[in-house]
Amino acid sequence: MSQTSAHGPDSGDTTLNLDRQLCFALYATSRAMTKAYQPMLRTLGITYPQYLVLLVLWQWDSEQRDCDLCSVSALGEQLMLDSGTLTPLLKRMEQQGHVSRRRGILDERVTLVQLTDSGRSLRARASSWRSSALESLAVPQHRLADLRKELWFLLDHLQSPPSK
Amino acid sequence: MSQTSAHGPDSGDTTLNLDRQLCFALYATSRAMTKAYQPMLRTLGITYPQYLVLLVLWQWDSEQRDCDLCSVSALGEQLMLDSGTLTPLLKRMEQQGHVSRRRGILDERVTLVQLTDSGRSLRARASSWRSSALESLAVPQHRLADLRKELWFLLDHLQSPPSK
DNA sequence: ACGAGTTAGATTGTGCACAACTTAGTTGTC
DNA sequence: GACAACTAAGTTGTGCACAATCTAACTCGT
Repeated sequence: MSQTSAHGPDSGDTTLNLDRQLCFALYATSRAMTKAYQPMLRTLGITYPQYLVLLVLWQWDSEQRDCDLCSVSALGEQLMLDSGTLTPLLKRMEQQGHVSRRRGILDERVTLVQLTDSGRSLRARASSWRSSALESLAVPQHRLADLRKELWFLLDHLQSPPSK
Repeated sequence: MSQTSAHGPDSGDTTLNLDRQLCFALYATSRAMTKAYQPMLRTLGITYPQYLVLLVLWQWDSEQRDCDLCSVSALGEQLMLDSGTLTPLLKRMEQQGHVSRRRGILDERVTLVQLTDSGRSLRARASSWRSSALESLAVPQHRLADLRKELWFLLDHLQSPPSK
C-alpha cells in the first residue's frame, strides 16, 4: 500500500524524479559551468571545446620538447573526444589562426597540431580571468577540489563497466 | 625563479593543467554518464535529452491532476533548456509517438505536452535498468548522493553570479 | 477598445558530440 | 615483397545546445 496510490502502480515511486538523478545533476552543472565561461570565451573569440583543446596545447607547449608535437589522437585521448569532433574543430581553430596542422613526417597518417603565437597569446587572459572568477565564486576551494576528485572517481568507474 | 623555467614565463604554472580543471571533470563525467545510459536508451529508441524530458513527464503524470498539463516552458524551466532545444526535440518525440502536443485552450501561446501510452510504457524498463545499473556500479550510494548534493550546491552558485 | 510592452514558442544558424563509415598509410606474416 | 590486419584521420548524418531573431497571442494602462 505504501508503493501505490490512486494514480496506479509505481506512481508513488520517486526514485526516477529529476532532482534525484545524478545524471541530470551532472548534465545541468556541466552546462552551467560552460555558461559561466562564456563571457571570457566570447572576448577570446573561441568556444568552450576549443578552450579545452588550448588547455592541452598550452600544457604540451610548456612540458614537451619542441620536436614532439601533439597528434589529433593524443588530443582525443586527453579530452576523450574522437576525430569526428576534433577534425572540424581544429580546422576552425586553424582558420582562426590559433593552431597549425600538418601531417607527420615519420608517419603520414597522423596530423600534428601546433600552437601558433596567436593561440599562445590567449593563455594569459584565460589564466587571469580564471583566478578572478574563482575568487568571486562563493564556494571554498577545498570543496571544489573534493568535487573534482569525486568526479574523477566516478568517471573511472563509469569507464570500467565491471561485468556488463 | 620557482615560477619560471627555460621555457619562459608561466610555463611552470600548472593551474591551467587539464586534470586540475573542475570544468573539464564535469564535462568529461557528464559525457561518460550519458554514454553509460546509451545501451538502455538504444533499446528504448530514444536519446538522452529525450529521456530527461520523459523523467519530467513521468513525474508530472504521477503528481499532477489531469486537467493541468505540462507546457514547453515548464519543461524548459525544470531541464534548464530553451525552446530552441525543446521544440525540435518534442517534435521528434511526437513523431515517435511518445508524446502529444497541442496548443492551450485558455492561452493559445503555450504548447501543452502530454505523455501517450507509448511514452508511459517506457518508464518500467528505464526504472529496472537504472536499479540494476546502480548495483553493478562499484560506487556506494551515499557517495553518489553526496556528489549529487555538491553538484546542486555548485550549480546554485554558478547561476547566481555574486557581483559580476 | 486600442496600442505599447510583454510573453510563449518557433525558427535560423553555428558548433559541438558521436555513431558509422571511408580512405590512406603502416605493420606483421609468410 | 605481397597481402591481410590494423591504425589515424577524415567524412557523413543525426541530434542536441544555444544565441539571436521572429511571430503570434496576451496584458495592461488609459
